[in-house]
This record gives sequence, C-alpha cells and structure tokens, in this order.
Amino acid sequence: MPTQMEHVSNRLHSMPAAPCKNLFDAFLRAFAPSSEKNEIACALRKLAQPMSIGKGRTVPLDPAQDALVYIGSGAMKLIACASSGREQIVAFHFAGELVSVPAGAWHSYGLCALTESDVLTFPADPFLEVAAAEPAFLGVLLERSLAALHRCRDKAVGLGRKNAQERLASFLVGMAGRIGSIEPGKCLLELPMSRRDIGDSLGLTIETISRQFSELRQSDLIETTGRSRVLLRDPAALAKRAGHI
Amino acid sequence: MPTQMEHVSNRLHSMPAAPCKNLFDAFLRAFAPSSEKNEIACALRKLAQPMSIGKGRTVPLDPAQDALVYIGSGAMKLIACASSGREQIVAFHFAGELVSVPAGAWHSYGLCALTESDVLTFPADPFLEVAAAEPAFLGVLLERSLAALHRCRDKAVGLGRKNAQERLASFLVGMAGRIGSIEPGKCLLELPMSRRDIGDSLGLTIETISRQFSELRQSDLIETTGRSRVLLRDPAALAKRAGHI
DNA sequence: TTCCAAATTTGACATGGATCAATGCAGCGA
DNA sequence: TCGCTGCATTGATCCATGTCAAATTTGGAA
Repeated sequence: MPTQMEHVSNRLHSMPAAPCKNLFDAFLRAFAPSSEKNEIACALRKLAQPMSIGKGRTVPLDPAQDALVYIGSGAMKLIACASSGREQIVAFHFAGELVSVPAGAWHSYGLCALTESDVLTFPADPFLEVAAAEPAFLGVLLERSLAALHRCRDKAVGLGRKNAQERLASFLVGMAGRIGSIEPGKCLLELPMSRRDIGDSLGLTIETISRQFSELRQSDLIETTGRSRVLLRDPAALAKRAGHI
Repeated sequence: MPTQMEHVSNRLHSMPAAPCKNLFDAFLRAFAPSSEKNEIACALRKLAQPMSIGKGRTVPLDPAQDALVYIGSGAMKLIACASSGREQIVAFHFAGELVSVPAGAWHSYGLCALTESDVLTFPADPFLEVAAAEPAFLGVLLERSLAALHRCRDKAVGLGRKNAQERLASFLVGMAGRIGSIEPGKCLLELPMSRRDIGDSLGLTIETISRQFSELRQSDLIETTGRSRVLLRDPAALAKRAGHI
C-alpha cells in the first residue's frame, strides 16, 4: 500500500524524536503562551502522546475515555458512525487545531487523516485536571470549544434545512475562510478531501456532490482543476447561494 | 394576546426584585460553588440581566455581541434562521443550563421560550473576562460547552444520515434522558414543545413527525396522551430504532 | 357543558436526492 | 510515455419525504 510506504519513509528522514519536541512546543505556544517551561507544561508533556498518522489512517485512541488531539500538521476528518455502517463526517480539522473526541457516546467517533498528519493525543480528563490550574489556558480552551460549537451548529442548520446546492456552496465558502488563499474578489482552494468525504460531511451522496459541482461550474461560480483545486470566482455570490443571511 | 397577559401578571405577583436575586444565587451555586460572595460574584452580578420570558417570546439580545443565557426555570429552544425564513432548531435547553448564543454568524440565532422562563443574560466577552480569574468556574464552563458540542455532533449525525423514524426515536430517547421520569423498563415524558418544534429540530415537516408518531404507536413502542405526554414502553428497543450503536 | 381556534392526524400526489449502471478521466507507477 | 486503477461524472429510475388539502382532536374560553 503506497500510503503506508510514504508514511514510514517520512518518519525515517524526519527523525522520530525531533518532531515530538517541536510539536509539543508548538502546542504550548498556541494554547498556553504564558506557561512555557513551568510545571503545567511538564505535566502536560507527560500526558502527551506524539504520533504521525498516515493518509487514510485513524488515530489510535483508548475507546474507554474521551480524548483531546492537537493537530500539529496535516488535515483530518472527525467521523461518527451510526448503526449499519453509515458514516457522517462531523467536522474537518486542520493544523493548529485541538479536537475533542468523545468516547462512549450514542455514535462512535474516530479521527482520520486526510493527509499525513502529526498529532499529539491527550486523555481528556487528566488533561483538563492539569489545565484547571492555569486560567489563561482554560480560557483559550473554552474559546476554542465555543468556536467549534458554533461551527457545529451552523453545520446542523445546513444538514437540517438546506438543499444540495446550498450545502455545497456553504461548504466551499466555509473552507475558503479556513484554508483558502484570498485574492480580491476570488479565492483559490486546494481541497484535501475527496468527493466522498464532502458527501459524508454534507449528508449527501458522491453523485449528488458531483452534480452540484457541475451546476456551480455551469453557473460560472467556480472553476475546478483536477480533483482538488477549486477557484471561487465570486465568493459573495456563492455565499448568497449558500443561504447565509 | 394571552401569553402577553400571563407574562405581565406573573411578573406582578412574583415581585420583580426577588426572583433576580434567587436566580443569580442559583446560577452561582451551579457554576461557581466556591466563589459565592467574593468579588467575582459581584462583577458577574453587575453583568447579569435578569428577565422573565413569556411562552413563545424570544430573549431580547444585543445583535452586536455574543451572549450567554442562564435558564433558571422553564424550557427554551435555540433557533437559527437561514435565508428565506427557514428555521432550524439547533438545541433545546432546560432549567439549570447555560446557553451560548452567537451573534453575527452565518445564520442568525435566537433563544425562544417554550414555556414561561426566568433567565439571566450576560454579554459573553465581559463575562468570560471576569470568569478568567476563577479556574474552577472556567472549568465548569468548559465542561458544559464540551457537553453541548458533543450533543450538537450527535444531532448532526442524525440530520445527515438518519431517516425520519430514526430521527424521532433518537429525539425521544434523548429527551427521556434529560427530562423523562424514569421507571424500570419504561419512561414517561411530558414534552414542552409542539410537533412543529420537533420537526424544526429534526429537519422534517410536521406531517412527517405526525406519521412517525403513528408508526411508533402502531409498533407498541410508545403511547401518547393528549398533545404532550409520551410513554416510552421500551426505551432500549427505541434506542435500537434510533440507529445508535 | 358547549364551543371554537389551533394543533394534529390522515390522505393523495409531487419531487429532490438516492440508487444503480456505465463511461470518462486523473494521477501514479513502470 | 503508456497503461492501469480508482475517483469522478453523467444518465435513468425509484422512493422517502415534502407539499397540498381535508378531517379530526385537543385544550382552553365562554
């Protein structure tokens, strides 16, 4: 399997030990700038499990407890499974984000790499216990989890009340805001996920996604190049199609 | 309008000043047991806007900033509006819960009373600034917002990947866990929301909700009495229909 | 107790997206 | 560069749920 080969070779020539430290430092800088080098940092370092996740592979997590995963590099999807194998992608996450992965909920969750990713995993409860000592740290965590909640609610609106075209337009506008290269009146996107992933995220099939891409192309709202490059020719018009107020 | 009359008269004979204090105290007990009477409590008290919201009325909020609303008593729905008046109920909330209401998101949000409710509203930013001084308080907020995030994700799975019957079963099981009176092997629910509200929450029409209630009745999984009382005759079988793993 | 408005239930029909089935194309390896 | 494999696109048909239109029931008001 080619991805497995890539995975191994990348690990080899990027020195397994080095990325761990850098990864943890990056995490600290982002979430607790004030507490570098203090005892909280030490306690967190002990909890952190650094690892590299190959494309298409799922982060190995203890199914008995909630986890927090810091994404140092790469792009990931948070998947939920209902019964009979139906998958729903609950969220996409990119480098620098911290993802909360619940265990033992109604649906079973997994975090899977869209591209080779370096992550740091923490067991949630001890992590939060340590964090409790540092208000600034907790504040950042709270802010991030509220942001995730707001994104999830916006997603719920789309899944509950929008048609296929509005969902895809919403998705493109949302991705543009997170990973798009902004130019005046345009925006270039390099999507790390397949049509299937987009469908699993929007509650649609791969065929419907494809048809809606075609429609948006025909309306001159987007141009696509290859499988992953999308140019938003008029983000404002696209947002209008997305049904945003 | 009868609800308006109710609203006014309730306020008159329940003494506007008294509930404010009790409400705030209840809030403090729930979210910051350790900080009663200290300066943080005082600062929060200054930010708190107590009010009573009549059935069917929406909490008046500043559209320019995020808000946090503590529900002292009653039951509420958090509504999002996409374009062209489509409404999606993003969450139901009950007494004792704290709701984060975003301003200026893609969709416009409102918090509306299902039954007469007493609430405390806070502007989010100053609130979080004050909260930042008290780790225990922040910890509780973080825990609650993660719980809300997990509920919202479970909802997203239902909206994206479940059929009408699974959605209604999910809804009933979820409500049973939050406001049901538990008996061995059974569960009695007194739903404060209408069929329309349930539909707006599950992304279905009122007719579909009604048809699915009928099907669940015919399958002997539930009994209904009047508009709001539902008896879950076999919660485990219902959870199976809900597509939970 | 009776009445009425609003909510719910039920039925008939329409439709958006799912499903099934080819076909076309991109990107990778040889 | 060529060819292979899997992803993406396109087309035909089906079905779950939406839409429109009555009945019927509920719960409160007179």
